[in-house]
Amino acid sequence: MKIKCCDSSLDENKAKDLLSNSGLNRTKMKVTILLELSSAKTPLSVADIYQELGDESCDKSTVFRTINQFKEKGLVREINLGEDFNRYEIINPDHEHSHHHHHVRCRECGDIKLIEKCDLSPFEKMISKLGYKKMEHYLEFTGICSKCA
Amino acid sequence: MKIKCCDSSLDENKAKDLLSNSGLNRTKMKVTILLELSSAKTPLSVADIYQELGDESCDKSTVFRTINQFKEKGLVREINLGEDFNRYEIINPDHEHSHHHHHVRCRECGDIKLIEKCDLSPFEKMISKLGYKKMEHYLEFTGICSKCA
DNA sequence: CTTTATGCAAACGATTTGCAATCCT
DNA sequence: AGGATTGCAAATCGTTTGCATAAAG
Repeated sequence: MKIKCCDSSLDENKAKDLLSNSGLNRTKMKVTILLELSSAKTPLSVADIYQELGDESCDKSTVFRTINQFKEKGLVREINLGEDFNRYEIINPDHEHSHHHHHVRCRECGDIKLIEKCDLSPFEKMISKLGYKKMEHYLEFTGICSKCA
Repeated sequence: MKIKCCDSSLDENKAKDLLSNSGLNRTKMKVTILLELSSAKTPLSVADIYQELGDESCDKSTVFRTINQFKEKGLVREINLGEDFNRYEIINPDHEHSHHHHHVRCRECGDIKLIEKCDLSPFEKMISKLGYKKMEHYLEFTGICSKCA
């Protein structure tokens, strides 16, 4: 059977495995935060994560520390959508599509949508000719969505 | 592919005209800051601007307020290169090339280079189909430059 | 038991704001 | 004169850090 390609949800056991495989401790907070990230439909800010923890709450600094560890281990990607804070998105190795994509954010209502397609290889080839290695790119769109237009 | 070191320099009179045409007062600080931006080879942070003011110095909050007015009037473009602060770049109507371009930033030494070529129309067409209007995009590259490799 | 994680409070850096004094038109 | 601008200090906001205690391996 097929797995929906945009659903990168984890269950608790998979989350714990991911943590162990990344060399992180399987603490309650790390599992909780990882699950929250995995079920999010759009990239989350630390504030988003923090305020949706409910009864599994913790200090905001713990969210920051946890997210930073996830980032170092490559479990999440940090992105900036022109807001004055960062957002984080899970990188789930089980799902090709979660590896690289972009976003469109409505400048009016703030709604965020994902864009899967991305081919910037011509750009990267050009830049490689200048001697750059380990290229990465960052591409985001904004516009006014149909509801707000 | 071209790396461009664009010369969008203004002189004092042109700067004053630009301000007037934008409906801003021609104060000493506005002229000074606009000139500094116009002669910069890379996008500047507020801290960059502030510390290079020399004898024309002012309070940092004035730099922020001025930059924000420039931004509202479309005289500068705000960009984020993955640092924890924003940078600003003059948009000089006299120079085609200053209207739209991108950057490569070395993740090791922080050096920034400009890239002129940009054709993301296929992306924007795709997104327009989703009903978005007034599309804008934001594209930046990072890598390890030849000196640091 | 030794290391890592967490809570709490304080520290920080970038950016914003209130207010009184000063500049621009 | 009257609104816009600036300096200064204080306030915000996102993020980081030091330290003492609790949890993980």
